[in-house]
Amino acid sequence: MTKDEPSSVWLRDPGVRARSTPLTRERIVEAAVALLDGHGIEGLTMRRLAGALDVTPTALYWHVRTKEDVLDLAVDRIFGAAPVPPVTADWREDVRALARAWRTAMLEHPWAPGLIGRPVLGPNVLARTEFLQSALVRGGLSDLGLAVTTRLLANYVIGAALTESAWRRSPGAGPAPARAHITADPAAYPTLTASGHLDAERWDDESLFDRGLDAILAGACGGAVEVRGR
Amino acid sequence: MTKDEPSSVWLRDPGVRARSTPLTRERIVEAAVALLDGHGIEGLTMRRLAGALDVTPTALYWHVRTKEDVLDLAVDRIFGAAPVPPVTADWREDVRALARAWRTAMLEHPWAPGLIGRPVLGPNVLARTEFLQSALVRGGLSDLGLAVTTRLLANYVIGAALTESAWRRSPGAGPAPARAHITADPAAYPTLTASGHLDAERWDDESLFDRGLDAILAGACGGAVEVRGR
DNA sequence: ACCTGAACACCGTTCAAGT
DNA sequence: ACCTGAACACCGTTCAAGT
Repeated sequence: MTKDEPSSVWLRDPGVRARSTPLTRERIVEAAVALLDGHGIEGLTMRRLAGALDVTPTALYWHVRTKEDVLDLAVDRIFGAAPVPPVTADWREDVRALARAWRTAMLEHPWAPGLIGRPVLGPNVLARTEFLQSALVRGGLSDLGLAVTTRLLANYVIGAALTESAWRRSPGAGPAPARAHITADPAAYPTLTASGHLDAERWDDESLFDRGLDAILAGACGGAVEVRGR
Repeated sequence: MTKDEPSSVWLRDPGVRARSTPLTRERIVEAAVALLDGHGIEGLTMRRLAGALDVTPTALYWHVRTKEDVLDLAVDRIFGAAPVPPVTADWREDVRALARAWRTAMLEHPWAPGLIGRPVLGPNVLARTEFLQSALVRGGLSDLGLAVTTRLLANYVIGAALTESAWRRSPGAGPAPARAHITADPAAYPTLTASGHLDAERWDDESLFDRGLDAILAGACGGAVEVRGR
């Protein structure tokens, strides 16, 4: 909400607001993320972006090739914002920490998961994968099992972030009406009705996500006993 | 491909092509999926959609509230196209069959995963979840474990479809350049370099996906032995 | 009930021109 | 090198009017 700009701008020439710092990719991406956070995916317009930077829309095209570029940069930026956790002695905890931080970063910017529709391998994402896989190697995985588990974890986190951010983004379509949609037709959905699927009273997203991580670690690395204990 | 329209239309006035069948939601969604399949997400325009149906753009708004509606309907349609598999005696095989069919349906329409950005609980999606969860119940799951595994499976499938369709959609950005991106900096990505991450020569998407399913079933239901045997 | 025509308020992007 | 101004070819959607 409150924009925190370098104060030097305001000191330099108090009469002239904006037209301030020189336009850079850095500033463009920063402003883009702010717009996306504030108004969602369709809140980002090259014209609005230019307006927020007090610049002509066409000026952006000197620093950026296309609007898609801006979106790619914005996605990579939010992964760079959340730091990779430190390596500890417990590789399982490292995996969990990374996965949780990853999910959290995406949920803090609900527009982000929907943009993974483009191949996302900026340096920040690759660094996370490196951390994740090195933890799995410490856990004894290699070859096919390693490849399988790496993908399994990544896809689980992405899928969870995508679906959770979905009805966090669309107003009025929370889990409550979704649950009602099920109980309205118990004949069609007997199992879902009985199990309390999508019942926010019974399960919350966070703990379901954590237990899912446990199940993955148990299944891929055969440590069912340790997991049950925690 | 072949449209099956009521023949009465053609009998009525053989000289006039198109303007043919009356405009219906059904026909609109059908045409929308065709446009999406042919030209991707940005190939779908209300104006182009109208053109394909030989109708004024504004005519669509009589049958449909907004463009978002069209997208929602298109997504639900492709899930309705792939039938829910039959229930067998082997609940594990049922789970696998559903997950595979689900992923396949999305990969056949690479624009679809990116649209899960909206809460997707059309009847076709709910029917799949009902099938999935009932199989898990037959496998002995209940309560929290059931809720966890249901989400885990759904999110895994969605995440896999999303990432796989991503670089299937963007041309020139296949796994090969991605892999090169890693090996170009082995100092930064030692584990990924050594493990052959993203190396299409060593692993293919399909078998990685299948083995991931095995791991989930093993971890959630504790059947590591059965899984290893197959 | 269903569709057209004209119009509104936007888009992303190009390109010559300015400084 | 960096930015402006004008312009192009589009958008989604509304609304009165036709049949």
